[in-house]
Amino acid sequence: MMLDFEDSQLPMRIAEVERDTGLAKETLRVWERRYQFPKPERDELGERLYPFTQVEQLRVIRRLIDHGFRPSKVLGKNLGQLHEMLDSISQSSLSLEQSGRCASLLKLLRLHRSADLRQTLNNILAREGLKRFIIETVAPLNTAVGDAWVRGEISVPEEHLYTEQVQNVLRHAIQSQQGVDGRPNILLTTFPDEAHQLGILMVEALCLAEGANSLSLGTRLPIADIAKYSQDGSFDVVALSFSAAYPSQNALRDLKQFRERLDPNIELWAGGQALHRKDKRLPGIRIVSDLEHIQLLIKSWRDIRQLDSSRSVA
Amino acid sequence: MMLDFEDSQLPMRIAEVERDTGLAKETLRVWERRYQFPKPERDELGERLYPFTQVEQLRVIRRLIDHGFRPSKVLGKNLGQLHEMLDSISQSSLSLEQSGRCASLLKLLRLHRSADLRQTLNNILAREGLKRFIIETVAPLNTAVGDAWVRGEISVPEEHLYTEQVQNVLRHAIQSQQGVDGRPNILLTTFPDEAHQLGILMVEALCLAEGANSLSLGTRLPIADIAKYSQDGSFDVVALSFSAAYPSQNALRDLKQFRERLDPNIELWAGGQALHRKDKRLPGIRIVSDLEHIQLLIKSWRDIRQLDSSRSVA
DNA sequence: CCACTTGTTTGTCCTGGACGTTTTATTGAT
DNA sequence: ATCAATAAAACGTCCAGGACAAACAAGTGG
Repeated sequence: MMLDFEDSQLPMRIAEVERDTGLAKETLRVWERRYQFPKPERDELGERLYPFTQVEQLRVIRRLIDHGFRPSKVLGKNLGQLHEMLDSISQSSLSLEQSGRCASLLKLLRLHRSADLRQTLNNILAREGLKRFIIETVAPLNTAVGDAWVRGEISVPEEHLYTEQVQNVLRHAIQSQQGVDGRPNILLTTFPDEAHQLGILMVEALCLAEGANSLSLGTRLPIADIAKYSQDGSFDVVALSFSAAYPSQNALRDLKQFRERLDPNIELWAGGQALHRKDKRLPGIRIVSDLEHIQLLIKSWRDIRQLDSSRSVA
Repeated sequence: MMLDFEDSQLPMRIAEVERDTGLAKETLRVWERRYQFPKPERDELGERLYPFTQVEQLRVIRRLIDHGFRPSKVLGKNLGQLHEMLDSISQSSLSLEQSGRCASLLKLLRLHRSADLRQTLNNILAREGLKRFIIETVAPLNTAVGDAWVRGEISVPEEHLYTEQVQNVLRHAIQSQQGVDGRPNILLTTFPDEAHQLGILMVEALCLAEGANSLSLGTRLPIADIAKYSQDGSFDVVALSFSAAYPSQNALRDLKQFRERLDPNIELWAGGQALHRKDKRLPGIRIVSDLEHIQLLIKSWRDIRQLDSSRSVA
């Protein structure tokens, strides 16, 4: 029986690499010029063709840079060294139960057992309630899936399947919680360069679980529009999410700039991986260090206004 | 009292225009070279700054090109002429009731009455059922919102609000329908260049309503992965969605190419605005002309296999 | 130990050219 | 006149190589 080469991954054009890795074409070219990596082959026209292994390596590099490494520190290294660096950033402080649960859910993902995956997620949600479900299961799973993906342990469709299923579960919960209309009124969204959905979805659900009225406008909202919409809609809080892919320096800069544009009566909350451990005291901006922090923020907002909602959880 | 200039829309850099209009930076530059439009100002460094009016015009141009106009036909025209052309493509064959309903929902959107919007959508869904809700309300609303956006009648946050709310409603419905596991097993996704979510979401819900087992992998899935995943997961059908932004010529070419990669035992269905009126007979590919067509396809699939599911609707 | 200055790193933008592919126009045969 | 084949135009994407500001790191002096 002949070996089947169909699945041997074909070399990619620069536009495909951009889509796959999120690295701009300009960046890919300038890295090649400066660091001699990536070093794609050329087709008969002199156009770049990136071998699959280089694209894989670029994915790892992208992730390391997202976590704070500088290009000059990662663009010389080989794949082995890069994986060592990857290990150094995965600070999993999970309980034994949590990591076991993550592993079994990841296994369902790898086996394409979508129905079981959905069922399991729903069971956990029903057993533990929305809040614990999000904080103790969804959040760790997100990073576990991200890690597994960059290590090549799960494929793109598997990662997509995960995102879809979690979205279904969370949006189902959000839709069920509607009818809550306690304060504060929270507007949820992201800046134009931030595309990650799951973050705001988790926060939206958490806020509703706390009896606060949260509304999501999805990702990638122009800054001027955020300011305008929040003012017109008499929101009490604007909450923004920043994934690890958002350079944390930029996040702080953009937040400060946005704070000046935003109605001073509206609070500004910001959270996400990019702001982890960056809890600088910024005037008028609350950095949400982790998801559990949210309920404290809501509580303190209510205490200050003496508007303790009767709907809030005991 | 001084006039407030804060809201006068500031000129945009080329990267922002790319994000806003979906036109690649290279394309914007080459249009300027060839057609003298857009003609951005320059900052002190000679970098392009696109005035807001030109970006607005680019949005209209983008939409016209998506609907089949050629660049040379639209890049000379002024805004008035472009709007005339826009009118010529909006072929709204809606019933009086439908257009009235669209109008009132759009009004809720413009007034930022998110709670009422959600409530109204839920009421319609409860009254008419999932199938009619999607076909007679969501689908027309999608195009109405798109039209209103390009005309400047609704803003970006309003359009995002719409998308979020519809997603919540549809995913809630999808999650509720789970437990169905009739045939055919349908895998839903899009090609890598296609980012529109709502299309597959509507189809996913519709298929479930017909008692078929549909699973979405979201948008932008690499072609090789679609073929592999569908084979491994013993799917009967792969269904792909193509928005108006997908050049229809490309859609047909990519479909043909994909058909050869895909397991011959798996059917290939394709639909969406890009394929409207393009119902060429392609071997091994079923073009889904509109949403109502789906139930017929499912029925005919079952007839052929004599697998009429007991769960199918009367 | 902190504020400030200097040098290096890094991403984005620029120009102008080129080529393959798709679309349109033209030609010729039935 | 209809249709197929061919030539011409239109169009998007890629390339090279240079430039500059902003972010960052390192060194300096209080």
